[in-house]
Amino acid sequence: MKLPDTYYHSDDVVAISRDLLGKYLFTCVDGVITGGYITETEAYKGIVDRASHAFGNRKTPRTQTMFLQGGITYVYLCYGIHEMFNIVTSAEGQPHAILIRAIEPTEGLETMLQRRKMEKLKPNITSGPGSVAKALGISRIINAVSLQSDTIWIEDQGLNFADEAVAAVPRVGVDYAGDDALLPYRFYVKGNPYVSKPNK
DNA sequence: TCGTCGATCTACT
DNA sequence: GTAGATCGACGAG
Repeated sequence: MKLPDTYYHSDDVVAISRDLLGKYLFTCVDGVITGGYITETEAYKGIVDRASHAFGNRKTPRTQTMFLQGGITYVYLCYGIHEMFNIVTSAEGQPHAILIRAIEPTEGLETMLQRRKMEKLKPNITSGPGSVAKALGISRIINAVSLQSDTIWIEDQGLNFADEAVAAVPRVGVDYAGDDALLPYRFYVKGNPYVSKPNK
């Protein structure tokens, strides 16, 4: 059921980002399985993408994970508060990554509510990259971890979305990236309530 | 070494 | 609508 390691070895991050919509993402943290299917992603295309941390072949302790071979996680801290969960793709030395911005929760609802300190289920429990990571219990401990592991993995359960049901639009929060901010590297399922805000 | 700003979210006004 | 939280990377000095 898990997507094979080779799935992540393709060099076409944008295609994988689109394909990941409808795939199921699960984590097993503190002995509890939580997860759901992916409703929103963003592609970050390696060293030629101004919006990527790895732009210009920039290697730091934080970004080195992205330079490893595809099929692992890249988790980093943003604004000093939020953990962001990414999937590294392509071959070693090609720092391509996919940010998971939203999922529709299906497993471990109770645990996710607790982690988010919420009483009732609302769409914003897992809409937005910071929220997804928190609900799934993802932290920087889960960095550079294989997606073949039993801590975090992705499954194909046969759910697919037609092209008409998918929107491809510019990415969020990357105005600083100049022309690259205009690239349609953000994909989401149209009309799904579990999609982050700048959706309209 | 310091100051600025970021792939954000929440809680107020 | 907008301030605040607050870490890592970067560029200026």
